[in-house]
Amino acid sequence: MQDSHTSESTQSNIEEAIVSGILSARIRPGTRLSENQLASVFGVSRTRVREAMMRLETRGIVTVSPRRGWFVVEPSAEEAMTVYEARRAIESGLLRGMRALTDEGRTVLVSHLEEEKAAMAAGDRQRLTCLMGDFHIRIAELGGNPILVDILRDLTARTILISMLYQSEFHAVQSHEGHCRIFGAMAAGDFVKAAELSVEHLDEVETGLDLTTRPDPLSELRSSLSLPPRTVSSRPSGTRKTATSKEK
Amino acid sequence: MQDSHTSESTQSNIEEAIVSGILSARIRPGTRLSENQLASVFGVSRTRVREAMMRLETRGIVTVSPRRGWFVVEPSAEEAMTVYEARRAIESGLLRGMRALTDEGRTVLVSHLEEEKAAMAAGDRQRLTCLMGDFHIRIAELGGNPILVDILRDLTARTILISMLYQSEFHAVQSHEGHCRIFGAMAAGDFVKAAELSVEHLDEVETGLDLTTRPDPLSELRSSLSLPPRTVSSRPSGTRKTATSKEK
DNA sequence: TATGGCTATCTTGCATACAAGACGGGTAAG
DNA sequence: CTTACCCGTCTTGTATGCAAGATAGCCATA
Repeated sequence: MQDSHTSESTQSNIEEAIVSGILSARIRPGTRLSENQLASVFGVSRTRVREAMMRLETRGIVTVSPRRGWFVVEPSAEEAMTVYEARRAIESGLLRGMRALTDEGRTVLVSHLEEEKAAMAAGDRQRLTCLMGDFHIRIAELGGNPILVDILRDLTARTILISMLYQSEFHAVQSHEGHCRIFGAMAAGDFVKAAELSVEHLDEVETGLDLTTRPDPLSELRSSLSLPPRTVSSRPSGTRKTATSKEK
Repeated sequence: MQDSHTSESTQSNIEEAIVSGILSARIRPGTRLSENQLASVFGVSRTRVREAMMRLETRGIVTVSPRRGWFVVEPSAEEAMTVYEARRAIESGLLRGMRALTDEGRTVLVSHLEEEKAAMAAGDRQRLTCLMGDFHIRIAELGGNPILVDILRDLTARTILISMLYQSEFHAVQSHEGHCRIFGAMAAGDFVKAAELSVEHLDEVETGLDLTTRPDPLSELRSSLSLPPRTVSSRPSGTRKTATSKEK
């Protein structure tokens, strides 16, 4: 709501402005991000825009098509599954390792769930998308581990892009109930249960996607030509296979 | 062994060369990374070096001290605990979600454990450090989720930096046995057990650190001046608090 | 009409130039 | 001897310029 302030505060908000735009479902997957445009919007030179892009690229949020442009990632169906799998692993591990819920934490979650309910009542789908992702980030924040928070924030951003691509209808009620159940287990101090519920919940959301609709209509063509079906990684370039111990 | 090839293959190996150097314990925490030096070593201009640095910064591997230089991170004791906590969460979540061990996977792990044993016999501490980290990356690779692999690779790099800072004596035997136990559980198909063992193992390793020795000898001074005790995050700058839903 | 090639334009890739700040050594004053 | 200050040097920060490639539209041709 308050971005696009062109000249004021010439920090490197570019990166977070974009992530924030994605987290709030204002930026769609596949959106073109022109270096020149961003540079003029933010009142800086291309250099800083490129820095932000590179950072976002290593965070798995944008991709560059050489000499064609930067684009917000459009996760393939395979990538989508990978993201959900990663989230299941991390979030369940996070919850299992949690100690207890402080009063403050309880308050945060309760008020968050209230917000969800309010948004559902208002029928504000965009806000709802945003909140549904936020719930998980909130939990991560409660865990108190900033590394996991950052990781999950980026995965949540990707998740939102995924849902913008593959989510035909929004099972908001189901998600909200899932969140309530998770909170219930946490409030009861049963974090093992919370972890299990979290996995279930993510499974449900993933199942609710229509991963058969291909946003890449060339995929079957691509595969019939036996080209690599699009590399799936959280990292861009040939980062695959970092020299691990044995160097040939 | 095969880096520092100055002119040949002017790709963007810079990033992975550094990560690889850390993973193999050849680059120590706190190492200064001069843009000019790297530029001449890799035969490129500072621009590309800076790109690599920025990427490594978002990966939590290097830090920049404004107008002073880039440095390989020196995790504080607090950060060290955060890293281990994150690894416990992720690795246990990963293992719990694993299906089964393929024959190929079994082979990979067995031969890896053989290598560990050989390195122990040879007393090659550097190689051992490298292998100890690699074991966990191998497991992640077996999981087949490239996102988790990348995350764990970076966390492993940080772990190695941590052990270079805080590990007084190397409990290689203990670690190796931990790995063997984890493998045993995996081979038996008991991934829940493997996850539990993995948590235990990481706990042991963390306990084996001497997190009281402060590589930042100013910390008590810093704290007595009530300055923030050094920000702990996987992300550098004011990335904290990405606009989540409620914008003000 | 359909097709092949050419060019104009727009994109990023990369290097370079210059500015701004940090640091260290020297020097002079106390 | 200690302290304060100044300046040269080295570092990164940022903008800009140019090159290389990609794309789209146009035109000639079959």
